[in-house]
Amino acid sequence: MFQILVVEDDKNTRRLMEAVLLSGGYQPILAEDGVRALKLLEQNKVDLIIVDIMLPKLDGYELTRTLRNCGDTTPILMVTAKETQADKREGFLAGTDDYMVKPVDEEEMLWRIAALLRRSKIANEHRITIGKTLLDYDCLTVTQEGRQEELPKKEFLLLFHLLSNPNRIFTRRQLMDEIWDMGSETDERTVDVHINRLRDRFRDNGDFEIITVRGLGYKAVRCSP
Amino acid sequence: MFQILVVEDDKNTRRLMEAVLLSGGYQPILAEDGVRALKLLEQNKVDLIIVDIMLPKLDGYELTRTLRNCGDTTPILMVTAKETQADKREGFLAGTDDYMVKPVDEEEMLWRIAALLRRSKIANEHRITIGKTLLDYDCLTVTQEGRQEELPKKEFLLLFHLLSNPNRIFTRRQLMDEIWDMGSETDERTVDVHINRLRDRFRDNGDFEIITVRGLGYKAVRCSP
DNA sequence: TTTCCTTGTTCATATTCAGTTTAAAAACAG
DNA sequence: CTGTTTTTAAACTGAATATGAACAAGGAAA
Repeated sequence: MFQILVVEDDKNTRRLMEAVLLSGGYQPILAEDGVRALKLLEQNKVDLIIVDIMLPKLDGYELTRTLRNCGDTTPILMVTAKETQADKREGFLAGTDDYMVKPVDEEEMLWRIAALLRRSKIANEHRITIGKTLLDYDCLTVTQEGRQEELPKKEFLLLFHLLSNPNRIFTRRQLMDEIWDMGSETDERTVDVHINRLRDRFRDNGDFEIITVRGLGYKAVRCSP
Repeated sequence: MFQILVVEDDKNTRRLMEAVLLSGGYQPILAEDGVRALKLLEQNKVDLIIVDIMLPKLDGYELTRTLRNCGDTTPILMVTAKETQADKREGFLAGTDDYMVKPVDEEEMLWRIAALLRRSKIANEHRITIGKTLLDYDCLTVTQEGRQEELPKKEFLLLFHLLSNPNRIFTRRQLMDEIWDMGSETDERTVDVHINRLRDRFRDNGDFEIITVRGLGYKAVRCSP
């Protein structure tokens, strides 16, 4: 669901990272050097980058600087054996958001990842609770007062996406890019139809409402009790 | 200049923090307990909070949780002697952004502060605060003293544009080119009507006012308190 | 296989409301 | 006082959206 790029040359560490991220509910993407990382960044929607410093071809500092110079603001977490203050200094100056010294506590790494994602406004929950309504991403289900109901995939994803950033307005284009495929050719009216079905389904829900923002798109808002 | 609130009960540490922050070019505000911190937060525009955990009255965890539950997203850095993983865990769960164990390296603290401020600036570049009024570009909403209101697109854009350059005079032509399409053929009187609606809406706002500059156009000015 | 049902998409029509226009009243400058 | 600019209220209009229904593509069951 949230894609995290790991840039790390040591194969064992890479494997370990992969396992930790999976256990935290993230989707890892692996790169063995900085150049490969840049290529993968172009091809994927990456929500966070974990980068080692000592890397072949393009080291962690340079990779970070390159990205920041291009205006890329993806959160970066440096995880490295280089532990001197001079190393940290160079890391932060390059533009990293956080810096952990190996060997890292795996749990702490997950907390820090969660904090970074939260801050960069990317929600990272598998479940959303709004009043008496509970959305479960893993089951595609909505539970209201004990009643559990499974929604069609697109409908669920649409609702989940809207509710994970309440009040924020999403254009039809943005929603299509997120829920359908990037650059999907399908008619934007399709979004309307799905929204309409969601409204039907949750007409007297009482916890949230999907609001039309004319000329822009849709947003979900919590209902005042 | 960035204002940083330091919540710390030990007087010597507080003094030290103050000196370090000043040397880093920040404006420190000092609080000796959590309750005092909440009061100071109301009275000041605070860009970042450094919080100790063991505090009289309201501890660091509770302070953090309180703020986050109110929707406050000010970056928080916990600086504390509590070094177990369980402590860190509780800190991150409460909603802190970073966690440093005392005794901290002063330079590293400044780098981490800079990283947090950099990120929160990225997140907030779509917002304008004028007194108690907050404009959110992503939501097209204006919040005044807790009351959130959604504006029609053109109205919002017009207000946002005026307020992002306070005191600057914009001709109707300029505004049309920015908010309507470049070289739009629509009547310039349309701007007047929208301005008028904005004035209606924010008649007794107290934070800003839209002023007519006869023969030229309009400008937004902050009200003197 | 065929049938039936669920899901996703498209289309046609009805409806709505943001944005525009209009026009009269008010404010202003000379 | 006079001509010009701005304010204000109200009516209008069309593009944007809602909605119902039909269609297509797959999967499950018979």
